[in-house]
Amino acid sequence: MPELPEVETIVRRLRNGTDEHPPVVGETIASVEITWDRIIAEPEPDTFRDLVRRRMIKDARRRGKYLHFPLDNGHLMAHLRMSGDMRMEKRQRVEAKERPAEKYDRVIINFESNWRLVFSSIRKFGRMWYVDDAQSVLDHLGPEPLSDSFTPEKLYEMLQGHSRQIKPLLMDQSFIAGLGNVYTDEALYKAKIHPLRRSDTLSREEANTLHRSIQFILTEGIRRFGASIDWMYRGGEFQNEFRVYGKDGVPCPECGTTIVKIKVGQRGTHLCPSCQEEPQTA
DNA sequence: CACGTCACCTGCGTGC
DNA sequence: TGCACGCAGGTGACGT
Repeated sequence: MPELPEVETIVRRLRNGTDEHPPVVGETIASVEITWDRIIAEPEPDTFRDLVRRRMIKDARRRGKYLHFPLDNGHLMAHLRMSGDMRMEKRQRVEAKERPAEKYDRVIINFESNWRLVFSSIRKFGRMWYVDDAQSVLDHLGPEPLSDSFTPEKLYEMLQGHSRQIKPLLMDQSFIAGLGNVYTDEALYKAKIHPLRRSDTLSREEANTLHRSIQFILTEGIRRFGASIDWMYRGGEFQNEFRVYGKDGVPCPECGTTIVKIKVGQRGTHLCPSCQEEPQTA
């Protein structure tokens, strides 16, 4: 579910705190409850529990779609995958016992304060790590699309380095870190590039436009606090700005042609067949 | 290297 | 109403 803007929104709230809860930064871990072992990617769940106990959270950062919590010793890392979320909430006691876990809470990190950090994941795809070296988890990621070093020229060179369908390439986290199915469809639509175009057929001009579109879409997503789709409401409003995602059957806002949905690399893909010209060799 | 398929999971909308 | 089916903001392993 969450892509870069949603993860960024979650991380900012955890780092800075909100009206509802304090920052996670500065909290010291008292205990950990794990209700689905496979969420813990590394190390073994029992070891994980032992190693993070009494550690203090020094910061909350994002890299691609990963959440990264440097501790006073080691690093806590998390990936929300399709249906994950992370929230701070008060430890509420029911009589002498902690309140029972919500249905989808998979990892509960109790702090020494009366707050706790909860990792929920409906589909159980989410993952957490405790590692000495954060880079060991983040190593495979490509550049941050909103960083200064990600320039239009660099994107052009990167595109030239592959001969792949542009959409799956943009979603490949080792190519660029953070784009998922929604923001990729929106960025390609904005750039008027068909998702099946070969990456090395894009002109410098098209690469420039794509670069601008990617940064615009992600920035707007963050500004709107991400998107809330289906029953996974998380407070964001960017879904109201969608131009093609989930819009199959409705007119293109640019030209009025009906938006269609096709399959690209096993993923539902939305596009305007007039604005985004289909390549001959697709 | 590029791409298709399957696996991992639960829940929701659709059509019969 | 019940139920099978396809689909869902992601990733990784494996086969061709």
